[in-house]
Amino acid sequence: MENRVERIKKQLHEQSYKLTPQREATVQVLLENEEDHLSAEDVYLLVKEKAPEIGLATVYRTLELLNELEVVDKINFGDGVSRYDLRKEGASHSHHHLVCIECGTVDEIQEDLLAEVEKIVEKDYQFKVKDHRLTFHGVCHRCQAKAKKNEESAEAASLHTN
Amino acid sequence: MENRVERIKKQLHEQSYKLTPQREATVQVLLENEEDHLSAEDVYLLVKEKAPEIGLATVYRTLELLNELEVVDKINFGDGVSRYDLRKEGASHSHHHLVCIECGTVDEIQEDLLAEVEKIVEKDYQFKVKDHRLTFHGVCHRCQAKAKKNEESAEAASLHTN
DNA sequence: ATAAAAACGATAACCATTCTCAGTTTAAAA
DNA sequence: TTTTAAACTGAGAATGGTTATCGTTTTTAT
Repeated sequence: MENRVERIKKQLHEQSYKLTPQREATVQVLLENEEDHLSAEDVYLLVKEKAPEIGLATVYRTLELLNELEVVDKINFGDGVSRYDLRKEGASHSHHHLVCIECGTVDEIQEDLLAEVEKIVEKDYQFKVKDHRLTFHGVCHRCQAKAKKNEESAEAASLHTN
Repeated sequence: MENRVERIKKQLHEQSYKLTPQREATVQVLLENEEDHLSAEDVYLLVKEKAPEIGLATVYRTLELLNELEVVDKINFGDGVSRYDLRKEGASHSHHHLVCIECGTVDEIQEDLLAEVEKIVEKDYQFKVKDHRLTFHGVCHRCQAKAKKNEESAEAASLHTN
């Protein structure tokens, strides 16, 4: 997977964007933190560890550029900040997430769940689908387990007091 | 449908929120502009026509309150503003939208498209689904037609010049 | 009527993001 | 290589949607 960076570099070069240390460090950070849904601020702080002189504006500019190059996806969970995900190589342009309303963690779900739905939309609404986002909000298995545990210990306590 | 307002009023009263003219005017505006995906600013300007003395902060406060009461849904299309949709009565808590990347209009699509997908998610990921959002980004039928028309006239022009 | 609690309008504060600008770096041409 | 123009950068100001503050007004219960 080491040539993933190389491929991104090549892509920049082909479109006559310059290969700066700041951009390289940013890509590096994104690669090292896949699945983490980093905000621009997050990326900024992480890049600063490698390249302390970098400015926040440059991080924003680089993320915007990578988004246009379709290297990262800019996504929004409605919490007031944009998050930037490295796109899986060869992956279609989709976003399927499970957002836990208890602990806030965001998990991914498999692609292709929506192929059928997409067909229906294209046909019934004459809408040419280029991209989609599907986000489920609910309670993840970890929080369900936690809640169950709390319930049980509350029950035990109630037995003692009664 | 006139008692829709009444029901919302009742709901406010039951939860001991006060029934102020500002809140009433805001609900009225939302009812008169369903399907429009109004931003807070939009609502503010429309309410101002009925009640010119209202403040922007009050509109935000009211929309926030209505969102908590599950009367409106606060949604985000990634364009930097939150939009507020009156929830259909009896409708499940879902958001299905078609966002046109050409003209920016947002259309609704029918509910129930995802019942099957939701089941899979609950089973395979042990994730208790409370809500979901599905947004397709693409080109609406209007813009498809417009593009086709432009193409044709360009062709005609090219025939003349050649 | 009166007092406590809620709600209000105006506007300041906040905060994520974008813009500006003067100085620096890059990469292609000389 | 050196040169040069365009691209890129960091710092911080500006922007814009949203939230917080505060003194005043309105509502509801006593």
